[in-house]
Amino acid sequence: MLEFILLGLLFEPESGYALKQRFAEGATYFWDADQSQIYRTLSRMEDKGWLRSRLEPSEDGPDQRVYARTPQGRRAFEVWLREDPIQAPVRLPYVAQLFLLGELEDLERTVEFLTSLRTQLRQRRRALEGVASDFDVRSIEDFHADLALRLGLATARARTEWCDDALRRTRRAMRKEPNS
Amino acid sequence: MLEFILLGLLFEPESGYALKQRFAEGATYFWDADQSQIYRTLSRMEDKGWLRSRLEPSEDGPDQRVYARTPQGRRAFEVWLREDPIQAPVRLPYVAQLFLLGELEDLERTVEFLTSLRTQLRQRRRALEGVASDFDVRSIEDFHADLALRLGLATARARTEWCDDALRRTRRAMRKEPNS
DNA sequence: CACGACTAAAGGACTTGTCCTATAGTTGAT
DNA sequence: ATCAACTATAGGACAAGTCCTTTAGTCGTG
Repeated sequence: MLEFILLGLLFEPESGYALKQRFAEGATYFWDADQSQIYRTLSRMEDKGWLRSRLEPSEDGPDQRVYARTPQGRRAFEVWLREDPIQAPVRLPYVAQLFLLGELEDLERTVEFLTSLRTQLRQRRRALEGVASDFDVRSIEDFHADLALRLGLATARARTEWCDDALRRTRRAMRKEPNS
Repeated sequence: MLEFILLGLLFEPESGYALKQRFAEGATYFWDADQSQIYRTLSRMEDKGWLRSRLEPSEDGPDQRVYARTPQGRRAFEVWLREDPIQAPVRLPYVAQLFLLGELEDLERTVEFLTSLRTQLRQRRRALEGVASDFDVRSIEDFHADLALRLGLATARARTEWCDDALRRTRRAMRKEPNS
């Protein structure tokens, strides 16, 4: 997966370091990758013939290894782009925690948990709203980035609202069964 | 992560096989695990002293290795439950595809992609709505399961709505720039 | 010129997750 | 009796991801 995302981000040649920044900036709402994983993946992709690299002097630091897509790389990327929408297995540890929190029989703790989650979800939502606010759709690439961002936002909003509702429900349940 | 989820699901003793079923049934909306990974994880947890197992004759098949939590297992589980809400790195391959689809400069393909995605999202939504419809909150465990399910539903609904909107936007963009 | 912050790459060691295959008992239908 | 489908466990091989450390150049500040 990461290979194809890197291929996509390499619409213009860049170094591993710069690619890592790009994840940190914009792409975190659909994927993220460790620095060392990025370097390793890039070098593997070069072995495969999807990329070629050259060392270049940097403007503000040591030499960079700048990667560029080869025609094979571009082809592999397009094949991937034309696949059906790919679903990753759902992995929501905090939902697992919440689900299993029933075993503590302690609604106080559930309230505490949801309150903390509320802060996290709001932070994420605000971060996305920040990106969205200074976003101006000018190209077809921007158009797609905007769609992706809107999904992130819609998800973040739905979840913050869910969290508020969950807190209300838990408090209501506590009033009914103050013993638990 | 999986270790703690398994600890949680083992509120009563069960076999690896049965645990795998439970993922397939209800827990898929926050986690899933491969059969062989479950077996390996269970046996590792037994080595750690979090579980103990015994071979038991099964009602409908060969002997089962039934795992039960030890007191240490229960303690480790509670410590995990009391951690702050744990966020996993976001991993949405289809959003990555959509984001990068701009590079094809082909809105027809984007429409095709979103149409296919729409079907997937609706399927997932219907599946969750199915679980939700025959769900009756009787215990504190049910209450938490219900909260978790509601998050799944809220997310699924937000995403199907987003998808419909994204399709409208793309069609609108096509009318404006029918050349791309 | 010393030092901290940043730029830049990369490897070791390990954990987690996936795919596939092997093994074998049980049950029900033909 | 045989065969398919299901129950049940488990290992090999590998891919993906994480955490930590090393190395080294550059830039600005005191």
